[in-house]
Amino acid sequence: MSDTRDQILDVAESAVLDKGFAGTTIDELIAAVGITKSGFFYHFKDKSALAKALLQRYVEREDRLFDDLFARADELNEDPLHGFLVGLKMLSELLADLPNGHPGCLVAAVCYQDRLFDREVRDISAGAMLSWRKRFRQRLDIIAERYPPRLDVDLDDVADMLSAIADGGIVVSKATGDKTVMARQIMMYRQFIRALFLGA
Amino acid sequence: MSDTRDQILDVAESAVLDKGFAGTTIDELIAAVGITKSGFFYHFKDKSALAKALLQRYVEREDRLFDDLFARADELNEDPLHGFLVGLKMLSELLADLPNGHPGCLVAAVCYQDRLFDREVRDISAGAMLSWRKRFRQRLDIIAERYPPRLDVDLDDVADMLSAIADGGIVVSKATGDKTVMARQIMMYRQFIRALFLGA
DNA sequence: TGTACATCAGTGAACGCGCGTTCACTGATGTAC
DNA sequence: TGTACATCAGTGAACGCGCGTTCACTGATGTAC
Repeated sequence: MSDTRDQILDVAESAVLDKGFAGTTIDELIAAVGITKSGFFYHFKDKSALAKALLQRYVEREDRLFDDLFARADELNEDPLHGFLVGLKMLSELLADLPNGHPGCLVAAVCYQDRLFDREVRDISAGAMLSWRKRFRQRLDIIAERYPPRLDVDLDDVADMLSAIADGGIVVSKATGDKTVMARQIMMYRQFIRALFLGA
Repeated sequence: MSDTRDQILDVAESAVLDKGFAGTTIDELIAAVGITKSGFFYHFKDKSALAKALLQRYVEREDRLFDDLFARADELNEDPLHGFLVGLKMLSELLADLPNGHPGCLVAAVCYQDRLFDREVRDISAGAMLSWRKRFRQRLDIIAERYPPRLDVDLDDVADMLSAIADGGIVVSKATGDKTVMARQIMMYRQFIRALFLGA
């Protein structure tokens, strides 16, 4: 819980998102935080312990974000479909308000460098992705009870589609340099959900 | 055009997709190809020349794939919408037939490590992403003339959505280890296109 | 209340290996005349 | 047709720096009695 440890994680997260894990050196992290190299190794037994801590923290934060956001959306709304639509709108607005765009998804970064990490790290990111599938699938099941789907789709695929659109939106945003793309893609997903349960 | 050069690029592409650019060493590439280190530097003046060549080749191949695939789809079909839908189906089947799933998108890999590269490399990947937007936007414009969209959307966003779904599908596939995800996500996009232009 | 000891959050110096890069050289093939 | 030269596709050895990691140590704070 030391504040130095969190500083290391903060600096490391943005460095890994910009340069990859192997491209991020311990020297640059300690220079940014203002400690010595031994200080780093006091907090993390080796570099891969940093990877694990980074990913764990990221996934927990993301889960809390989703919990809070959809809880707030549901407070405004009794209906499960409209709660979901409001939550997606809020998510899109939250992303649109980020001045530099979304900094990137650590799970995506890890999956493009997964041979660098041990089983434990890869399991965290697989688990996170599957938990998001489950989370949204549950929501979609509740919606589908009240609003029979108008299209022939597997609801697991619809759930995954949100992760895919979000991660893909980040990639398109980053690659083009157009920071607005991700927020707009979330709104595209929202349109799809509307069409799926309410018709065009 | 030497075949050694292409072998280096082949080995490097899969290594970069698995371990990132900084995590890929010249030593491992030459070991796999069976040349000496100096042989590598005969073909590439330095490591970042490799990055540039890798990305250039990747983007050209991807462009050719799209050209061929949608040309074939249009041969079977007069109508621009149905040609697009057939092309998406063919793309999804092509992906479903990949025994190990999609190996990954170099443009996505680069955008998660872009501080490692010079302007030139980043411009190639930005250009590629924008060219895909343009390519699909043109197709969507033609479709929209005949089939007025049923939903209120920007067609640039719909075009970007294919890149986003594809790149995001790869991430979800890789992270979960479920190789079928990407093909299924392309079919989700196809459903969205149907709903958009034909209604639910 | 004072003393002994333990823990926390680091420091400082050293190590050695792996990495990208350079440089002088080479043997096989192609081209000019 | 033979010889001189150029180019292609590499080899082999060396270099030096940056990287992750280790180890013995330290000063400040907390806890037991």
